Amino acid sequence: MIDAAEILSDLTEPQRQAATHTDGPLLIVAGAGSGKTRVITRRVAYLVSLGIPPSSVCAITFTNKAAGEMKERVGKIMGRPVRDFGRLDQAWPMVCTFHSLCLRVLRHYAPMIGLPSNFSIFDSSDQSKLVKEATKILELSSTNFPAGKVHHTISGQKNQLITAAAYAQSVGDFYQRNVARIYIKYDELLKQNNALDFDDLLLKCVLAFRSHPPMLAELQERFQYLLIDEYQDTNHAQYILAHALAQKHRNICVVGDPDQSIYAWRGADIRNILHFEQDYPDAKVVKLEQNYRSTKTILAVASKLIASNKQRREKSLWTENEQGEKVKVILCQDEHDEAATVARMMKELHDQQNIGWNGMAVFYRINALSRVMEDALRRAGMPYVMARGVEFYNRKEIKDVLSYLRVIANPADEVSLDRIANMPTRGISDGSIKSLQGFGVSNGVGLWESFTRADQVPGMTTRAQGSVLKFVGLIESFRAKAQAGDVRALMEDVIRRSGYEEYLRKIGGDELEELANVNELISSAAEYDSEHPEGSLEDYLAGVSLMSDTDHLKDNGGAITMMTLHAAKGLEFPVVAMIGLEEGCLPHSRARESESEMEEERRLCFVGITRAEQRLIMTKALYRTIRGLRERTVTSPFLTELPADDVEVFDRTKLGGLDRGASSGYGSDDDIDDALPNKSQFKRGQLVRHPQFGIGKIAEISEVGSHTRAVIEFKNAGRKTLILQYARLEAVG
DNA sequence: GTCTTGGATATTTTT
DNA sequence: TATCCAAGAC
Repeated sequence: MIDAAEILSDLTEPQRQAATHTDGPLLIVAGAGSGKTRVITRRVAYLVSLGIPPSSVCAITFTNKAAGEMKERVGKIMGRPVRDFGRLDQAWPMVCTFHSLCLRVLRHYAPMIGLPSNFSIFDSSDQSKLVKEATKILELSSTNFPAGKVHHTISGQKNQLITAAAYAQSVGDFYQRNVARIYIKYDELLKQNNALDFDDLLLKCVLAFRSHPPMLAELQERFQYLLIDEYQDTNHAQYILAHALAQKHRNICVVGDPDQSIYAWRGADIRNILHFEQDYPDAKVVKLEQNYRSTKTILAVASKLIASNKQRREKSLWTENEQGEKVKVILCQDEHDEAATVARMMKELHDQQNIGWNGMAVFYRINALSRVMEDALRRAGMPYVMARGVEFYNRKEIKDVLSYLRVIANPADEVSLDRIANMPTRGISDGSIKSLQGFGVSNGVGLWESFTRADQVPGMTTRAQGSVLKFVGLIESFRAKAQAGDVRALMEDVIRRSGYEEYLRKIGGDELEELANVNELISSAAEYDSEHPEGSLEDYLAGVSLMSDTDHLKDNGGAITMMTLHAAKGLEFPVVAMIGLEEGCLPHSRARESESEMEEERRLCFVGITRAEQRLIMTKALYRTIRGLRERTVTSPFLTELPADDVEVFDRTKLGGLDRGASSGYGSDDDIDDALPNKSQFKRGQLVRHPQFGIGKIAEISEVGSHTRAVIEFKNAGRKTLILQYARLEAVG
């Protein structure tokens, strides 16, 4: 039995309140660095210590990584590992992602809701392929309807729980009407492939809740205690899902920080957390405001910045940590100067302050900024790692092998079938595939059945038909083998007998990196087999489809970490440098036109700042070369929002070429203000020029909070609403 | 089946 | 400017 007192022994009072509130809705507003993970893990353990059956506790996270960490920590506190068989019916607390939960539900209730349980899950590249196919079938131009954009729209609709039919009814203009047609076609194709996309997992689950009340009732009974992490990043579908599950017992605990919501662009709705108390008027609210991570100075800088946001709830972070050094704001000459300066400062900290390389990080808004920084570090001989997802599961060889398995498990999966039919080459040409597809269409059968009847398909040589039938025999023998449920054995057999291994050896040269990756996949399958004695190929595939591998990027082995601000969320480093604090970069140029986007950019900046424990460096380059064009930049408004007392500005742009060691040019805030456009020159009727939209006339101008917003009629680009401080407007005449 | 070339395109990224 | 992708050449 776990001892409740021990679980709670090292929690502060607010943390304790959050961990021990058992019944009724609970909102934990967890400020940056306030010990959030500690609180949630203790809470789960505490619930179990009260005698609540572990299986009735469900903690939902956003990433596999977060789920994995939480599982481990909960297991540690409970004194036994949290086992996870990837199924709905298990005796441990369920700690998983939204998608994983939905997948378990859909598979568990598949017979009830009329879903074949061997469905494939399509990842984003499969999804794009289907969107392209749908666009083509409808004879729409792929230029006017680019797959990426269309898919983003469809995904957005699904996350809003808007089905294809509903979307088709609601939309008006030409573009949307056609996207709606593509959406409908795309869904048909998914169905044909017996596949769901990521968004479907959520959508179908909610739809099943609505159409099958007994199923929902069962789940509500099962999950008496719900906990949702990173609640500020939930989208509408997730919101509905969570509340549907919580409706009966109302023991829903949500944890998050509105100030760290940075995923609106993929559907996150910050209002979910801001309005929690309207959803549950009897909710208990616990604010975790003590920060254990950063110095007083860093915290002050972060707080002052985020205070400019309106879409937030008041929260005041405080810390008992030391005051710390002032935040260094460095105005650099250009990106090379910037990179060299950051490198030099980090080297100094390493050599003189004895700070390890892995205690330092460089953050940037867009990946494009990493290049020059990387060069500078390499030239200085400093170790670094780039934390962009290595994307193990997106690698060609991994996808190829998994495609074999998917075809074996799900004969309807034509996207995978098409991928592997001639991989490695076995005499099944594109032409043959076309003939097979044609046969399928005219006989009303799927592609797989066409394959099995290749000898009846016109337009193919006997030889090609033979190749196809041989392939069919191969897959069928794999299917027979799959029955045994030994995934590793099957996978090895597939790689060997399909000729894929030989193919990799042939193309691999000396490195054989691809083969090594495939071997890693085999080991992971072996692991799956041993952990899931009752497992099946279908279960394995279901689990693996939701994997990505940001988790692979830990253990940087003593190197400076470079990453985007988005990737930095949840991490912490003694020393942080944020580069590119310029208008158009942070805030990003695409976010200039609405207040809410600006606020998200500000939150992004806030997230970056609050990653720093001891020292923070923020840089800006006066000139930056973007896409080959060297342009003078404008200082980020965020820099001007920082409290002057807590920052030290070093202006390197006035050093006149002598730069070595000259980190003394102590500038004032004027330097920053000088760089901002003077807004008073703009009034109604004024003619202006915009770098993108050209010439226009200000039709309306208004103060919105701290910003001046102008509605401008552009000659060529039409009517736009711009925020003066951020739009690089030039007065004309 | 692989190499070449032209054209478009250029945030952030998990599941 | 650089990179990615699709379509065409060998």
